Amino acid sequence: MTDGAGEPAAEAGGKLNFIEKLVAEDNKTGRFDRRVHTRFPPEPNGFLHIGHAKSICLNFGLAAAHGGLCNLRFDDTNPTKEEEAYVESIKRDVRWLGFDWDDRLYFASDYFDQLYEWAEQLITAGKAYVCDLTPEQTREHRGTLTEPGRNSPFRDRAVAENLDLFRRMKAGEFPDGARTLRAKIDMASPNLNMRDPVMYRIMHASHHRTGDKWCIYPMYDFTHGQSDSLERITHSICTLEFENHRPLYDWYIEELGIYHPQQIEFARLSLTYAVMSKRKLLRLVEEKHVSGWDDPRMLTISGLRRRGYTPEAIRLFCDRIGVAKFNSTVDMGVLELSIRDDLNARAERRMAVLDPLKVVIENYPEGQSEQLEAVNNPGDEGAGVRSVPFSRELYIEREDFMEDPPKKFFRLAPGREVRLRYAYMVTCTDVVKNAAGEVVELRCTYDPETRGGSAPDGRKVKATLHWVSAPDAVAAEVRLYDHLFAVPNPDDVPDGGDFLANLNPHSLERVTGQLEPSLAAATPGEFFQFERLGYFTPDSVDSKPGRPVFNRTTTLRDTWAKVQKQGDA
RNA sequence: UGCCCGGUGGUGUAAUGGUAGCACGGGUGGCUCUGAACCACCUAGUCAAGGUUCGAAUCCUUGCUGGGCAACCA
Repeated sequence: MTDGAGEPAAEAGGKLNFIEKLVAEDNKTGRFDRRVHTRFPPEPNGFLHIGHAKSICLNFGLAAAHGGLCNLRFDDTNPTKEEEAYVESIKRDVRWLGFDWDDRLYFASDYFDQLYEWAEQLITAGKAYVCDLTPEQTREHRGTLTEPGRNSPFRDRAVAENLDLFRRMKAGEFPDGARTLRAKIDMASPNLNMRDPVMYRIMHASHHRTGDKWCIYPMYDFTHGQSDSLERITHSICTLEFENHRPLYDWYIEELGIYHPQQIEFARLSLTYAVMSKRKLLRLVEEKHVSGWDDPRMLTISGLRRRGYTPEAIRLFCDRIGVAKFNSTVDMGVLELSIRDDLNARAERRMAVLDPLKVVIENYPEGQSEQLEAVNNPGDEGAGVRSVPFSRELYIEREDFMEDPPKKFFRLAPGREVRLRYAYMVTCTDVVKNAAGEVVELRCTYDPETRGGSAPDGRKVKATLHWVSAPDAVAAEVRLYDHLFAVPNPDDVPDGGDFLANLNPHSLERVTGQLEPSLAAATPGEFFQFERLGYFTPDSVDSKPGRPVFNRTTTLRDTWAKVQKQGDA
């Protein structure tokens, strides 16, 4: 475990969520010999996203908080959907988040032999039978939500026949779908999961780990609990949709007479302006609404990483949102606040102008330039200082000037004096426009007495602007990201509509920024605050040495934007 | 129309029969060489109705309401 990755919710002020309370209670009563052993059990059929991070932090965090262990176990019981590549990406993402499973990397497929034995055990005990019904017939016999099901005509086969048939299923004598092994429970159960659930199905498919050894594969329900049991898991934490499966989880374990972990369910994460289901993420990728699983607008772990999120920020977020059984939707602002909080403390400051407006300092000698000292991080003296060049021609942000400013606009305007950060106070003396009447250049004068940014006479200005020296500036592509969806709930669509209709057409805007020279050397993995703009990181895919492409991780909080909005309203 | 699980300010989350608190958001000020950060104050809530109790967010009943379940997916 790295730097506190597993500490219990520090921000929660010691308040425990309902799972932590259950675990604490079990520790008190000695139910599991005061052990805490959890597991994170992804299916290797897709990329991890922020919702998985919640589960990862919960499982690994719970174990760490109690001096316990957390396994990484791949739930790979369906060879037609799972791939080795996903295994690797999942391992990388969990590790990147700051968690370590040591040597406890497991696969449900490691247990196929044991599972098979257990299946024969249940057959022998008269608790399981081979069923010849087709998938359609099986469905018909299952009944509905309000009507009980009907027994399969094969339900009362003799043990010997069941054993023989099951062995022949394993031996590959039957085609896909021809037969199943089913648990003999209760076709009239109000819980559909208990209506003689399928334990094994025939699939002549090659498995990413077991190859062609098997042509029958166990179902999730006949695998998960026993895997937990084999690994001596104490608390098997999963999401709410498995609540109805818990009786079946318990049934298999009790009938098998093996060690019995406790399944606990919690609500999965939803975020505003985002979709989380694997199916929808897959569509975004396949239909090319994003550049891939690691598109910086995707809330996949790899997308967030590329966007500039840090593991610390994601863990902080997971602490803040809590854990409960209520299906809730967390405000995207909470995620953004988490990365701001982390980066505010750690990111070095730089100056960059994303929408340049040229400024000429008329009383600054032509051809002259000088180096000024700028602080790297006002909150961290250890971050040191750097030099930035200043000259007669500069760029400032276009929106930092208004020819006819409203009352609450503090920035540059004709005749007004502002400070250029770490440089001089300047006064706008003239506005140059093109034929279309657009402002193309500002003429200013500077006060040489204000070098460094403060005036000897003690006079104040209401605004400090960021700037870049024009002849020294480095041009770079900067990608400004916004929410992928334009509305808080993308699934809120009119009848027959589609969540894609809610895509935000402005989720990516590419601009050419003018950056202070030191930024030319920036490399992926570094993050910066561009002063007054936001947090930025070099893109890990498209940056070239000496020519970084920047991704905007998130903006700074923008009170001025709020004031403007109020003015509009 | 069956079964299971939920419902606390706008949002998320605490309070296990004893003062409804915290965070985010929103608002107002302060500070400031980032309209950032930081600081202070304010805002706003127990789904409803009965019942038990000296006392109910908490226990009981009923209703309302949200989610899940009818893959040989996980």
